[in-house]
Amino acid sequence: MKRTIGVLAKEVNVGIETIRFYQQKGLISQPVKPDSGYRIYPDSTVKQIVFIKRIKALGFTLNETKKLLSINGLKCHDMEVLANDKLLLVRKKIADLLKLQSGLEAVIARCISNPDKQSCPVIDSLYS
Amino acid sequence: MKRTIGVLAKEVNVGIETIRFYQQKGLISQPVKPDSGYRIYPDSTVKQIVFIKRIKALGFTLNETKKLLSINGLKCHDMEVLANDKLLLVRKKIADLLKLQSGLEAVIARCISNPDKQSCPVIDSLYS
DNA sequence: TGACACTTCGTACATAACTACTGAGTTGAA
DNA sequence: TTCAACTCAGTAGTTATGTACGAAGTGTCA
Repeated sequence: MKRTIGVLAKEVNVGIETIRFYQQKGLISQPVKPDSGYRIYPDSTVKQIVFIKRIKALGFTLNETKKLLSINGLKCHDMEVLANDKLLLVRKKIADLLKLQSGLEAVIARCISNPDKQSCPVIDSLYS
Repeated sequence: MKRTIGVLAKEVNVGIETIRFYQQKGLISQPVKPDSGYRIYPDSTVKQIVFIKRIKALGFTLNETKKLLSINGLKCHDMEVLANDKLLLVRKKIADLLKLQSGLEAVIARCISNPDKQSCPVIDSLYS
């Protein structure tokens, strides 16, 4: 079976529109269109998309992924720097979310221990 | 000093545009415009915006905040349910980010221990 | 009263990563 | 050969939270 865009989409488990979107962003190349007919995608496109999915799973954006792909002969040091920057951001996000978690837990605790079920001390205190 | 929109914005430390945006979304009310002149904002608007900021700080979206504001006579139980839902989401996000953190740390570790500084095993392995 | 800062209203732009839609043209299978 | 399913290309819409801009009107201070 020829690997047209729909076949490719199923193979790598993304939508057709996503493939077009990646092409439009310059993340993957588009095969030449035969004089009349549908484009046929090579194995390399499959690899490219799988790569993008994996990089994305590490928390990189498509723009960052694009940069990564554009560095040819990317060195370990480059990758390490990028990963380190991202790691700092991830840690910051985790810290923020932990604070959020505490705040929410406090809200819930206050609501649970509130004897007056008709009002809400949380809302009231937020208003003052 | 009359509390025009610019004065209000400084008082609650948000942009003028943010106030307009909240009005447009129906989160806060807009004072009647005098026949000719500038709108003057009452104390209640200050309270409303401060409330929104605090709710936002707990991780609620503006849409959720709007719903919260629209329930009049909001009961503690309602708030507790909302906070609980949000807490579950926050915990899920934290778990996801912790995974991301591990992945990035692994990448960095592999790069550091790579003797060949010209290639990158991470990139290579993502491609295969 | 002149200058300049401020307000109003509406609309468009920004980000990220898609998703949806339209109106053609093409392919494969019965 | 016909017909459903698929593809192409381009554009517009989605979510969330604002930001930016422009033109015209208003307020205030010297």
